[in-house]
Amino acid sequence: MTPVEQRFVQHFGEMGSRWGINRTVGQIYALLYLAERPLNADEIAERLGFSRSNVSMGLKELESWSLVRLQHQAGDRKEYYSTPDDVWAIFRTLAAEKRKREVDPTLSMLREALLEPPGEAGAAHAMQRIRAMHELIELASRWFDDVQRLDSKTLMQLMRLGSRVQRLLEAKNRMTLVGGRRGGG
Amino acid sequence: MTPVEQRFVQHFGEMGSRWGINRTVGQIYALLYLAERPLNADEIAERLGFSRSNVSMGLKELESWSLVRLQHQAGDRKEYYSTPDDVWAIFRTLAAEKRKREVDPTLSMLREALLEPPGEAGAAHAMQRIRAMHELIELASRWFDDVQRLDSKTLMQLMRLGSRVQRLLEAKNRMTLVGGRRGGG
DNA sequence: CAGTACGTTCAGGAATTACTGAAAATTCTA
DNA sequence: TAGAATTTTCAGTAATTCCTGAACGTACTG
Repeated sequence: MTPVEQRFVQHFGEMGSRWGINRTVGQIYALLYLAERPLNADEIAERLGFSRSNVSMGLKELESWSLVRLQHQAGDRKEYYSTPDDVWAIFRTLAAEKRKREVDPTLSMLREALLEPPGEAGAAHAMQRIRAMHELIELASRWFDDVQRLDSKTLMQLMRLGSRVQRLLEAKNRMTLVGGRRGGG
Repeated sequence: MTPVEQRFVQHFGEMGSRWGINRTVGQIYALLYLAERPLNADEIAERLGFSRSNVSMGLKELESWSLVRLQHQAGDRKEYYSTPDDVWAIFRTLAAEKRKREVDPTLSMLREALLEPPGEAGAAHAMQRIRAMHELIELASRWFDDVQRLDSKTLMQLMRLGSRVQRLLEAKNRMTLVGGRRGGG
């Protein structure tokens, strides 16, 4: 590994805990991300100096995040792992997994809380707060679902547009007002 | 606390580790979020059953995330804490802090890696991968900065639009093509 | 079938992170 | 300034998470 590659791998290890994964998993991912060809578990263990079993667990973890792809090579029984080439695809995957793990459980909890009959639930103020949080998260994750479906090109265009999207929305509003409103809610 | 409130607080405690904070901090935040009035550290310690010192540390942590506001009450020397009312403001704050802690350090690392003279850096493929990741993160965080500046109303409109933004972008593209392109990059 | 080449599991030790109580620091009052 | 009220710090312990080596499982080969 070149010094730059080492720094990259090291960094992913250090950031791991902030990202909700551990050092090993972070470094394995970083190594695979940079690798020119798929690597097998022994190669990973060797290059990173981790035990074979640790690498096995790390790869399972990465598989559960759908962040690595398993392949086989002709005439070799070993399992080879790689990351997708398209960084935008990676970004989407990551976002989807984070949502599933970090947001959805909360959404369920909020939904259940709101189903509680008002009398049982008590404290009106708290219920109001719960409702507000639920609305925001619901809206944000619905938006996320939607944007997930955009192709990479459109997504990039949207991002490049940045806050200038505001002008576009204003233009749209003017047109909608002129043309009349359809639908409701 | 009503059962619903208890479940809410409990949930924030349990999710804490996934969100990169600890149980105590999560529960303190949840309690403050639901509370009808600001609470002081003793009240928090009492209601959650944590030690006074733990609450003190938790509040410091929440302050470092700018997620709580410190107030004083007339004729009372105790420090009272509350969360902002506007959930969209909270959302923004959270996003900004997450970016600062979880994204910016990586961006710096990538930037430095790209400054390395090609000969020194070695492996062209790895450098290409680093460049791709850098581009994506740079673009995404620039977009984030931009969107942060939108007022809550516009932000909500954008989210409600969801993937229908694509049509808007297409309309814009048509107009841009017809009217001619300005600027470059 | 025995032997080999893998991958996985898991008990237990290492490392890290969270929490507490006691002591110290700070801030206010008289 | 002494004293009371409050917050903060921190050393030590509890709890949790991470990592390893050894044992085990599985699938292929001859």
